[in-house]
Amino acid sequence: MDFIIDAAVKAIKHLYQTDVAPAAIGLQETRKEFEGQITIVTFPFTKFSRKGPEQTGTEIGEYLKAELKEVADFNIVKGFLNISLSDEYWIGQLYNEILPDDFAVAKPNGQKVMVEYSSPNTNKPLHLGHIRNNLLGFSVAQILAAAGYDVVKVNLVNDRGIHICKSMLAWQMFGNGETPASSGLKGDHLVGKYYVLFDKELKKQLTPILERVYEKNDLSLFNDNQKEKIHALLISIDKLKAKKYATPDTETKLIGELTDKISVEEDKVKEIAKNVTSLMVETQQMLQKWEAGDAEVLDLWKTMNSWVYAGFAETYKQLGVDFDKYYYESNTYLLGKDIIEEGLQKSVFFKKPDGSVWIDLTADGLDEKLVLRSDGTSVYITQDLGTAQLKYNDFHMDRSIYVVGNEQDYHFKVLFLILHKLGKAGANGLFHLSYGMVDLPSGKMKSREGTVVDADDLMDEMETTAKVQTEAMGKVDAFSEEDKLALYNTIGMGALKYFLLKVDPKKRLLFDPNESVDFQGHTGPFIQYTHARIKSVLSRAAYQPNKNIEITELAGVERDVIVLLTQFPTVIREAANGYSPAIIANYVYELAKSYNKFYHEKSILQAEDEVLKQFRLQLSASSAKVISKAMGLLGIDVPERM
RNA sequence: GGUCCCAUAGCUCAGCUGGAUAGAGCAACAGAUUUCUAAUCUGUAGGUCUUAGGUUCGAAUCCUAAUGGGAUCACCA
Repeated sequence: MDFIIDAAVKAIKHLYQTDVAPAAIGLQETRKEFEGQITIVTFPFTKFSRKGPEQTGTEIGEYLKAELKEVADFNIVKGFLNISLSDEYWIGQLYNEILPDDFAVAKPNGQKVMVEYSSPNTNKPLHLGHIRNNLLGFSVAQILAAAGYDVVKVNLVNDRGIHICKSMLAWQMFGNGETPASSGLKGDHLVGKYYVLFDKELKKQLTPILERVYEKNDLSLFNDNQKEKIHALLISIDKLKAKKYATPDTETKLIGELTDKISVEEDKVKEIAKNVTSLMVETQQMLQKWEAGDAEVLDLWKTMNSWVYAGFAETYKQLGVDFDKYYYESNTYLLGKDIIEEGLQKSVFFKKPDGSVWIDLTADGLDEKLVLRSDGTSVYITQDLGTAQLKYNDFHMDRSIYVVGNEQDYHFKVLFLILHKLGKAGANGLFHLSYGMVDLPSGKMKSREGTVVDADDLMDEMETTAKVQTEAMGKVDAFSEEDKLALYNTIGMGALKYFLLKVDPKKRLLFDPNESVDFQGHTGPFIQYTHARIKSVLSRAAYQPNKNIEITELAGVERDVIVLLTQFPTVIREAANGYSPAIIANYVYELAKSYNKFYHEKSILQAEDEVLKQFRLQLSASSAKVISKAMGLLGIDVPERM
C-alpha cells in the first residue's frame, strides 16, 4: 500500500504546498459498512488545507483517482476518505503476489535471534503452564523465522539443585528400585511421583516440630540465628492475631487482610522449621555430595535424569516442539563468577564486609541485589549472567528472547540492567517474553496440592474429545484406523494449541478442565475444517495450478478474501515485532471466516462459466495455502480431510 | 508498604502507533442443506469499555489518581 501513501504525500504537496512525512498518512482498513478497502483520515490535513475535512478529502481523492490507475473510486464520509481500488488491481495482487510460491516468504534479514523456552526442572513432569510456555516459544521462533530471522531455539534445562535431590532421596528411601520399565510409568511421571512423596513425608516430619514451636514455645531444635528469626515471627503473629480478634466481625475486608498476613508469617516459620527436619538435612547433604562429585550420588542423578529426559522427549514430540541446542545447568551453574570479578573491577558491583557482592540499583528504581553469596557461591542471577555470556559466545546473536512466566519479571529486569551496565555485547537485544499464568477455576495450580493439570493427561484428553466429536459426526467412517488416529491427534492438539495461543501472551489465562476446549466458532478446529473443506473442493475439481485467467470483475465476498490474503506478509511482520502468535491466530480466523462466507454465497464447481470456476479454484487454493502456512506458524497442523 | 502487570457483552477474547454507530466466538432465541463437507452460514438480543479527572477537533486507546484482581520485593531457583 506504499504507492497510495506516496501518492497521498504528493497530493498534499501539490494541493496545499505542504510536506508531510509518509508516516503521517494514517492508512487503515475501511470498515465493512462503507464502500472501499482503504481509508485515509483527513482531519490531520485540515490544518494546512484550511478547508473542512470533507472538502479536503474530496480534493485528495480526486487527485488520487486522476493519478493512480489502481484507484477506481472514492467516497467521503465525514473526515474519512474511503478508497476503492479497482478489481483489476486486486486480481493482479492474487496472480502476481499471492499465487506465486514465494508469497509471504521473507528474505533473510541477516539478523540472528535466539529463542530460549521450555526450561523445565527435571524433578517432575510438565504441566499446563509449561504447555503455554512451549507453544509460545515454538510459535514465536516460527514467526521470527518467517519474518526473515535466523533463529536458534534453545532449552536451558534446570537439571540440578535441591529439588532434584528431593526426588532422588525419596526414591532411595521408598523406591525399592522401581524403574520406568518395572512400573510402566513414563520416566518424568515416575520421578515426579517421588517428588510428591518427599513432600508428603516432609509434612509428616514438620507437624510435631511446629507443635513444639506453637504449643510449647520450644525452640531448642533451632540454631541461634533461626531462633532469633522465629522468635520475631512469633511476636509478629501474636500481634496480628490480637488485632484480628479485636476487629469487629463487620470489618470483613480487614479481617481477610489480617488472616492473609498471618498465614504469610506462618509460612515463613514453616520454611525455617523445614530446615531442621531429618529429611531436609539429608537432602542438603545429598546436594553437597553431588557438588563434591560423589560417585554414587552422581550415578543416581544420571539415572533418574535419563528417565526424565526420555519422558520429556515424548511430551515434546507430542507437542510438536523442538530445540537446536540444549544447555544444562549442571554445566553452567559455576559460570558467572568471572563476570562478578569483571563487574567489581568496573565498579558496577561492590563488596560488603562479609564478602558478599551486590549491585546497587536504587538509582534505577530497583533495590540492592545480591549477585554472589558471602561464601563465594553463585546465586540464580550469577548463573544467568554466566549463561547469557556463554550463549552469546556460542552464537553471537543480535537478539535474545527469554520465554519465561511473568513471575520472573523483576529478575529479568535486573539481569538485563546488569548486562547493560557491564556493557556486554548483545545487551541491547535482550527481551523477556513474559506471559501470564494459567489459572484454574479453583485458582492457581499447585503441584503440592495436586491441582496441576498434567501436560500428558491433558493432551490425551484433548485427543479423546476430538475422537468423540468426530465420530459423532460420522464423517470418518471411510478412514483407515491409522488416518483416524492421526486426525484425532491433529484436531485435539489444534484445539488446545489454538486455545492457548489466540490470547495475548501477557494476559493470564483461565482454563476450565471440565469445560473441554470448544471445537466450534473461534477455535482451531474451525480453521482446520475450513482448510479441509477447501481441499475437498480442489480434489473434486482435480485442480491444477494454472496461468492467469481472464477475469475482470470481482464479487464482494471474493474481493474481501483477496484483501485479507494480501495482508498476510504484514501480519507476519507485526507478529514478529510484537512477539505475538495471537496476532497470527486472530488473522487466520478472520481469513477462514471470510472464506466460509464466500464459500456459502458462491458456488465453485457450479460457477457460471469455466473461467469463473478456475478463478474461484485459484482463490480457494490460495486461501488454503495461507491458512496452512499461518497455522504452521502456530505449530498447528491442518488436515486434508476431516 | 515499594515496584510491575491486568480490567471491554452473562462467559472467553479482538480492537495496531488516538479516528466513523466499540467487534468476534460461546451460551440464548429465530432461520438456511433437491446444490462444492452444517465442525458451516444468516439474523435477533446482549455495553456507563471498572471509576474520577486531564490532554485533544476527536479517547476503549495517551497522562494522573482511585478501586478490584494477580505477580514480585530471599545469601531459593
